[in-house]
Amino acid sequence: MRFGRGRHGWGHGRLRELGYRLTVPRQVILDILGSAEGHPSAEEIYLQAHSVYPNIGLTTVYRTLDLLVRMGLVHKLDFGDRRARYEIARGPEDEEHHHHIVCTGCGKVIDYNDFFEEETELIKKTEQGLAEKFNFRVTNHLIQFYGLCSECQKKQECT
Amino acid sequence: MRFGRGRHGWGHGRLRELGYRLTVPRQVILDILGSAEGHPSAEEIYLQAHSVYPNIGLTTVYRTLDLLVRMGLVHKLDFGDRRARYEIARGPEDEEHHHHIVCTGCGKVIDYNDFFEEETELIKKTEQGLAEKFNFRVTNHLIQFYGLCSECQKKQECT
DNA sequence: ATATCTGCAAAGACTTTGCATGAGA
DNA sequence: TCTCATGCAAAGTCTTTGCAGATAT
Repeated sequence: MRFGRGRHGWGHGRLRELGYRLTVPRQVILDILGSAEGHPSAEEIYLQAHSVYPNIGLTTVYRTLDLLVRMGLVHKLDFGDRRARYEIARGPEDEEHHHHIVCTGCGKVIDYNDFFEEETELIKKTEQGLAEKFNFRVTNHLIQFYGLCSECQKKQECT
Repeated sequence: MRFGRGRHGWGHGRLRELGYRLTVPRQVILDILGSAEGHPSAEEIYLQAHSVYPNIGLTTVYRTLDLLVRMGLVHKLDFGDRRARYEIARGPEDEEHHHHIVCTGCGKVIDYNDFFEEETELIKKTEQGLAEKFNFRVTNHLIQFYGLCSECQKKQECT
């Protein structure tokens, strides 16, 4: 089945390179992730995909996401709301690389990409140090801050 | 019911301070966490607790852990094996404060507490910066590295 | 042509909820 | 005493698995 011009979107080539088939469901999911704003859950991705390609099943969404995560094209996120969330992977060198602040009051997540020098410094030293000390090869890292957003701070004051 | 001398262990006072009752299940769970070596899951805690106090239910373990996490006495961890893990909370000032490296090959978790200066630097700047930029009050942070342990590196080479 | 991939239904794993009983202060 | 906590059973939620049919190359 042919499907729009999705054949040329983000990440489509990489699948082929690694010997995976470029199917319609995969194209749809890749396109959704490539243009997603926030951090969609599997179900949210499924709903979006379903509106474009109603035949898709939730199972396929899970399987495709799993594949993309294993390929390193997508990051699987955990904000403590007991459902996995996903976003396209951007390495530390990418301009859009960012981290997340999670509000423990309302669950809101804010992306930020400041404090780059300190972060890079920490990561570099840590990767090197862990390699020497434990012979551990670091491939990825997670830096996340938790706290209260301005609205939840106000709410708390009134209690 | 009286139970050993558990009444005086780690964190027992804090419960009272906050108006919660000091019950036997809570004492048992606190003691287990206070002397735990690794990062036990709810079920592992339940099994240990059960061997000391066979009457305890898994529900109570979940409820108590949830309470302790909300009180800030315990950290809830996620290593991607889709079950929550727990450890007593140690702030950045604590000598035993540490982070985790997770092997994506075998799931092994190593604790480390090096690279303190860089980490402190990053955290300080980030907390301050997020407060200014988003009016966000940081209360906690998560720094975690992923990669391959030395054994899994060897396995991969042979593939 | 044929090894992969998909969708459905069902199962699985961890966690939470409802409710009557029991225990702490 | 009287509210809070517990334990059991049942339900809930997200995710994975089995399998026959469909699809990409």
